Amino acid sequence: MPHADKPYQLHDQVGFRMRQANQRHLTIFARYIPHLTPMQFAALSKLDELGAVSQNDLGRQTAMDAATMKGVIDRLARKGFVATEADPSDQRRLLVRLTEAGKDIYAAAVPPARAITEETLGPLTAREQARFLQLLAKLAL
Amino acid sequence: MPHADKPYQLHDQVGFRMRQANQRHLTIFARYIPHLTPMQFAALSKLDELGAVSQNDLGRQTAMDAATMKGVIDRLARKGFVATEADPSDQRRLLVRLTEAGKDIYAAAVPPARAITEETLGPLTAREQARFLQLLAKLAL
DNA sequence: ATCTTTTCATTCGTATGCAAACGATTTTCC
DNA sequence: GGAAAATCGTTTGCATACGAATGAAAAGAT
Repeated sequence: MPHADKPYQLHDQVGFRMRQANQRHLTIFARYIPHLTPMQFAALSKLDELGAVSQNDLGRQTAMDAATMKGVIDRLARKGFVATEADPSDQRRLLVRLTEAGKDIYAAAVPPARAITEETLGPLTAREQARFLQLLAKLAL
Repeated sequence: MPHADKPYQLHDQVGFRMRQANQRHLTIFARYIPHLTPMQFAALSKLDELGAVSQNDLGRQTAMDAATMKGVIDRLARKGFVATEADPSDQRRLLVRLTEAGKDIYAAAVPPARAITEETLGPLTAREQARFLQLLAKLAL
């Protein structure tokens, strides 16, 4: 006799639940930092940490596709938060760096960003939060 | 004396890790079910479960915005997997239901979908998998 | 030193994802 | 029953996402 086939319930699948958890996170993000998208913030954060990097490199650091990265950088440049220049040592590379305005915006966004993380994990106890982050790390790319 | 400010590390934030875990999941999904997107599959799954539902209702069931849902349904209709009709009892509503082709495609997609869930959670032990799903449920919308 | 392979940035096409505004309908409430 | 509020589907605009193709430049191999 075959095992009773468990019904396939969309709501119980990892993918669906991860999507919902992420949706909630994005809503919280938009409330704390309305003027930046999560991707724009991620780019600013890495640029602040690394200084001048090539566009593709920044994409790798922030887990963004090259095509996606270009769009993000274009929009950040339009807002005046980043500046680009050709890499003298490699004519293919486009170096990206923070402007002064970009540094200021990022510095001002870090405290709200901490609050976003805190509120996103709010439904969990401290122990659960730590465990969740550990499990996520195992499931990351 | 103020507490030593922990540096803000993008890679340690929930949002960033959730995004990466989700990226990996989407890659796995595309490998197992190349002809359907996760959203299209979710819509088919709910339609299979619920029968005929209004477009907005389906959006709620699958955690999709009304504008997003319309796009998904349009594409599924174009492929011949769903059919739409006006709701006789409410002229505003657009009833959506699976076609025969839609039912077949969905039925054929369920086994790979189970494999997707399994592979996505693969890096975790059975105990960790259960815990992860529980924690996700607490963080869902 | 040339030939091959990579890498880099860009572009195109398709698919989410959501806010906001819209007209058309229902529902609600007095 | 009629005005006000809510719901439904649609459209527009903006911002990811990513595969695939392209041209230019650099790296590697022989």
